[in-house]
Amino acid sequence: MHSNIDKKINSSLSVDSVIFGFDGKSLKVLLVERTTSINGREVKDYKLPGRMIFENESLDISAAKIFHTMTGDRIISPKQFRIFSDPERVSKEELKWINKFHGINTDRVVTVGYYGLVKLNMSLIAYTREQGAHWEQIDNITHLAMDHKEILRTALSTLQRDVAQSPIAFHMLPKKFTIRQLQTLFSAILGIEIDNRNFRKKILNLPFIKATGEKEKNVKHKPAEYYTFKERAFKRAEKAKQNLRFINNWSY
Amino acid sequence: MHSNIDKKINSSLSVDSVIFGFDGKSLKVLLVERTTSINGREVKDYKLPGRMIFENESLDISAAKIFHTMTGDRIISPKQFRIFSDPERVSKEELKWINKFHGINTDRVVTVGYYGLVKLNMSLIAYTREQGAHWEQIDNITHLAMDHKEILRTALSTLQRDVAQSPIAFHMLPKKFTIRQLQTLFSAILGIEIDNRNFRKKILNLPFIKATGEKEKNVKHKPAEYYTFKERAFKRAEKAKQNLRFINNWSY
DNA sequence: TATCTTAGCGTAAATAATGCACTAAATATT
DNA sequence: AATATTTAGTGCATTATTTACGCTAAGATA
Repeated sequence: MHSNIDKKINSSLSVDSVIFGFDGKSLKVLLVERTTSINGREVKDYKLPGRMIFENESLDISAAKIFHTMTGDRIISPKQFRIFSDPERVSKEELKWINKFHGINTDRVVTVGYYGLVKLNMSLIAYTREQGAHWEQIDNITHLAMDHKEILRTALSTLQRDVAQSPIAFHMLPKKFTIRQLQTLFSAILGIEIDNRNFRKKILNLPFIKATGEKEKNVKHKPAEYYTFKERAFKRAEKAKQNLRFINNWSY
Repeated sequence: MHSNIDKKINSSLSVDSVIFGFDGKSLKVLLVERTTSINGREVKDYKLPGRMIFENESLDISAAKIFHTMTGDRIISPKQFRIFSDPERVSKEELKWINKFHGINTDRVVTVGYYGLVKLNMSLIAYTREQGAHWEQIDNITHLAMDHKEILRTALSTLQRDVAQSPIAFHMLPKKFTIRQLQTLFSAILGIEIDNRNFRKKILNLPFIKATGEKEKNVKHKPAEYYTFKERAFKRAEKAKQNLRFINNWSY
């Protein structure tokens, strides 16, 4: 139970991060490879990036460090979404792996899930590749190490809720984006089809989405205009409104 | 760092519970008294009910136990809403109190916040009084022990969001309630005024709120009719709907 | 019978959501 | 130069929801 470095590492608490990105088509998540030895044979699978916390750091800081390590300075403040504390959440085998990997000796690890959104551009892809991580399309993930599949599932449904609650989706798009990109992103996150005309109408009516006047270049079709999200204007709009609509959300 | 009972208690993790109730007028929360000795003098203040977790229990179970202890079997499954993990979240003085109170010896406790909703009736009030706890009106709370005020604040804003998202508010009302009670409850939780006519119209249109035919008795005014929330009908309605409204919520 | 108190109803106007089909602007192909 | 291909972008009519607002109804009490 007592590791010899327990003055530093808190051996019962870890942080796992679900880092979402959008490649223009579908929603992706950052995974790292893990090698376990089962019956003497080496087996590879994937896990979410994570780490144990130190005694003198908060979970938010710990999560921020993961984000920093994995994505450089492309940090969007990660958000805590749930703790996974089932004493049986990892098998005995996997616990051995954890203890070995982190140099600890515990028989239980409670983990805290964070998710964050990043702009998945060339530069980030190159960077994450250097960290030994890769971006996997969410629909394609059938299995992850430990209970990470469940952590991912929970992160996604939290994201689906949050994205409808506040304008965080923009963090996954370039500063200047087309309405079509935004629509595709919403479709990908929520897993629903969205009518383009109605979506445009809605978005363009929002006081905090502004046309830049710039257009796409070198595309083999009518170039789309770029828009930006105006933080200030959003904050202003946010204060102004209040209605009974809360009850409508019950029918989600 | 090592307590002699660390095979049982996980000395770095606790659970604190925010238990909300509604007395017909305002939103209340369950508090327990705490006695600390500062400079040799005994000082009393209030805190949220909480406990350390045991090594072999999940946080959900631990929270459920608090609920059970404090409210008997009047349990509505408590919901985890955030971890408070700032290494400085409790002062050195307060840490001493925690160590003494729980019989542990640690220099850091991370706590997990849960909130839950109960029906605040005579029977519950009597029960909680036996547990040495009391119900305090939220607006009246200016200070709580440790960082419990912040935990309470966070719980409340989570509740405000959740109550708009799913029909959990009914857990704070008797099985049979009047529309006016429901309205007052929403007002109290959200801290807003609600137009009675529009509220009624909205509520009565919902397919999962049914009139019972029964009315209030012994009231010195026109008796209101009692309604109930129909879980099944809600589940059915929930599946049926999907729209673009998600973006409107941005203007909250 | 009047008064007090809270329940409960209705309607018009404004705003938002939905469903649906065509035109516009660029590149690529012939 | 004409045509094809591809995605951007627009309009309108219908329906649903929200908002604002003032009066009547039913019981208890004096």
